[in-house]
Amino acid sequence: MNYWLMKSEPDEVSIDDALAAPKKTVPWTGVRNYQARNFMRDQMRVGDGVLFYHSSCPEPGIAGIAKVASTPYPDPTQFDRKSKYYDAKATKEEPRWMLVDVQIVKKIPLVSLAQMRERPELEDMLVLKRGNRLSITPVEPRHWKAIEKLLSRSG
DNA sequence: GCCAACGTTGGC
DNA sequence: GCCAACGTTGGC
Repeated sequence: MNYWLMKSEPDEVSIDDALAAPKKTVPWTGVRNYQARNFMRDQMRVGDGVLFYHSSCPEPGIAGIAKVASTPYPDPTQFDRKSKYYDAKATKEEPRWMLVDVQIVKKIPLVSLAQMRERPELEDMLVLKRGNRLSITPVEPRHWKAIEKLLSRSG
């Protein structure tokens, strides 16, 4: 089993939006970066752990624990002319963008970016690396465990 | 709003 | 294939 961190802008899909969705599950639409797509398409497995991260907002940080809830399938927004994620070069026969469904396991007290930066054991998480802009990054098991430990400590 | 970092595009 | 210009991300 692998672990991932997935960024969502709460203005678009927040942890509360995802919790309110049927089966607490949302399709991870709108990824338009090949590296991030490839993680979903090639490496994610149903049941993988996901850190649900809020980005581009007043309080960036990890807002929930989730899991991969589907195998990859084409992102429907790439075919939707009205969507800002529409991609004229994608066809149903040859879709360009693949996604997975993500199911919330639990909402957590926000582990803010600032808090994450304070923890030496999280120092080399990819998401904290300078200049990192990838919206999906793999998370090492030791980092996952360190975050679980932080959560159990805070209750 | 600023700006560093980095991905993408397109001319050559 | 190179690389400058441009666009986007995302924290601050």
